[in-house]
Amino acid sequence: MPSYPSPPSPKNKRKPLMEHGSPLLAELNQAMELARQLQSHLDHPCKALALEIVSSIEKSILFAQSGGLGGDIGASPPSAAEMMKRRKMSQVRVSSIGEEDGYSWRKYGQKDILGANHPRAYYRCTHRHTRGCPATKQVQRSDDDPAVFEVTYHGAHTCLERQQASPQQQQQSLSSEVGLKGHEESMVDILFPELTLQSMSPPRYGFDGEVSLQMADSDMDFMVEEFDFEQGFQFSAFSLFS
DNA sequence: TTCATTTGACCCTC
DNA sequence: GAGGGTCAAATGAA
Repeated sequence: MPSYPSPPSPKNKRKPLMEHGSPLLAELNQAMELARQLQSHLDHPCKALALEIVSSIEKSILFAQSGGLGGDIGASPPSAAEMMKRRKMSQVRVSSIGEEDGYSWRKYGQKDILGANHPRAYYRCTHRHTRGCPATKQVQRSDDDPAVFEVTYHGAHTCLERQQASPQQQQQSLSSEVGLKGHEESMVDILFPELTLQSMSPPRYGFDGEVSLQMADSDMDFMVEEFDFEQGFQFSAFSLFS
């Protein structure tokens, strides 16, 4: 049976970035774990703040690791290339795929796909039965780069949870900044309700080609392909955790 | 006890 | 019949 990254849940706790190491790293790991617990108990928008705290602590751990396992405080910060390399190694963060888009999902199936090296996981909105939310998504690890997850969304969320998730005003100003409007704006809002769109390339969505997004609240980059508004928010998003 | 995940079986489409 | 998507019983963790 092939292993597959499960979305976060009380039963799938993420491993600390560093199991062993200096007291500094131990403290950082504990702080990160506490921040994650705090995050799980908070509602939006406080949850987003907790997410930032977790992200900052993770970065601190990576900096500490830059000086070796002992976390040499006197060591100079790693170069951009080194940071990129280390981030690739700390792929444990990928396990957050299940909640990174701000919604709660419930896994209902997994299939081996013909020609793919990794199985495809099927998720539906947790509120499917209670609120009749039709949103589903499929998550599949890329064959080319295991660090890349292909996420395909089907259907828009109709549950109320989304309304608490993102401040409209913030989204509006950013959308005008990058030239988004109408459906395009909605897609970004649905894709990344907890993140703030910082820039995009090319500066506007079209219906062909690729769009790369940079989020101000995250050190992750995203690339979006194949969006089809005519069929109800059907598109693919590649989360680049590197 | 509750709830989420796992996983084999079933259903649908081509 | 093959492949993809979904169902639902079994399982496990909190």
